[in-house]
Amino acid sequence: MASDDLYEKKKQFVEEISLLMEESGKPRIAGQIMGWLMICDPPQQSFSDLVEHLDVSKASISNMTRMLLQSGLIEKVRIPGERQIHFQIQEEAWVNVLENQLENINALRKISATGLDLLEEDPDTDKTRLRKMNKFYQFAEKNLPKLIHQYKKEHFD
Amino acid sequence: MASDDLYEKKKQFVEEISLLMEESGKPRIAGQIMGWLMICDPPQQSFSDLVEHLDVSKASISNMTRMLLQSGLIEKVRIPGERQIHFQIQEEAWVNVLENQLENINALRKISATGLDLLEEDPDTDKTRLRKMNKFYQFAEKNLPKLIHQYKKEHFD
DNA sequence: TATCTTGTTCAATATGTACTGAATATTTTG
DNA sequence: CAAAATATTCAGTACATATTGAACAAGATA
Repeated sequence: MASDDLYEKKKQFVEEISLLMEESGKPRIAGQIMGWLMICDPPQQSFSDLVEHLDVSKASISNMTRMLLQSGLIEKVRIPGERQIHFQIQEEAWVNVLENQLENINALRKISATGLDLLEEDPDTDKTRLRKMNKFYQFAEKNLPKLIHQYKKEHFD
Repeated sequence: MASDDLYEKKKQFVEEISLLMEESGKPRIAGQIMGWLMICDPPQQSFSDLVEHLDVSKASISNMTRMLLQSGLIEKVRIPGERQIHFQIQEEAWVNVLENQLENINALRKISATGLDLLEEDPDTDKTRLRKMNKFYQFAEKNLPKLIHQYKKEHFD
């Protein structure tokens, strides 16, 4: 019947989001949680909702929700009257995904500077590779936050 | 002695780059190759240079160089007189790292649109999560390429 | 063609980590 | 406080994939 079809499509949606997040290094189940929390009704789901719906262990939900909380992709919500913890997508979840990468970018700028320092000691070795790397990550470190800021400004609510 | 010290620091440089690349999902050895190719002298290294210097198997070098070639981080170089293949960092390597992520961003914009389509079928379910996601990735898809383009323009050579 | 060098592919192992069930801790209810 | 419900931690398993040695292929040399 039609609703089964829709259900299948939702499952598939969850699976695809999960796959995409796996590509950037997140565990499968973290991606499934994100996927489900994007389309579930209501938007906030209890611990056991997640266990049952995704059909995974409590341990996984416990660990993966912690990870997602930590990286700012979901948030805890207390629902009046309910006693279970509930989770929902953080308002700025997907912005935060990008924002989180800034740390990596910062680290890469730093290491490129370190590399340049290192090569001071042997002057004959080509340094253009490192200079380019350093230039690029300086640029990124300066402009990506600007871009994010711009987005937030345009879409404040 | 002092040169041993420098050598140690170079090793450490390679290791750190490798670690940072691992965080974005690349295999350890791919990161090591990148690290070494950033500071080696000369900038182009033969297949067996890599095998010996990084002390890993031929198979690994073969597979990982293929991967790095594919993602545009290194390039093959023929050196006159030499018969081994040589590799060096691609000019725009680190720009390409970012550029490669655009595919993922594109996929995430698409899946958010798919999600919105899905939820057409049950009107009571909250759609703001998906709308926000979609908005953000539209923004990213529009502005990140611009940013990259701007960088390239400012640093043409 | 025979031989040596260079690089790829294949099958098997090693390694890391995602995931789980069970035990434990924590919180809520009566 | 006892009992029930909920969540975390722990120790072990399962699983994926990175890595390897050895066999194989391809190319150069002579």
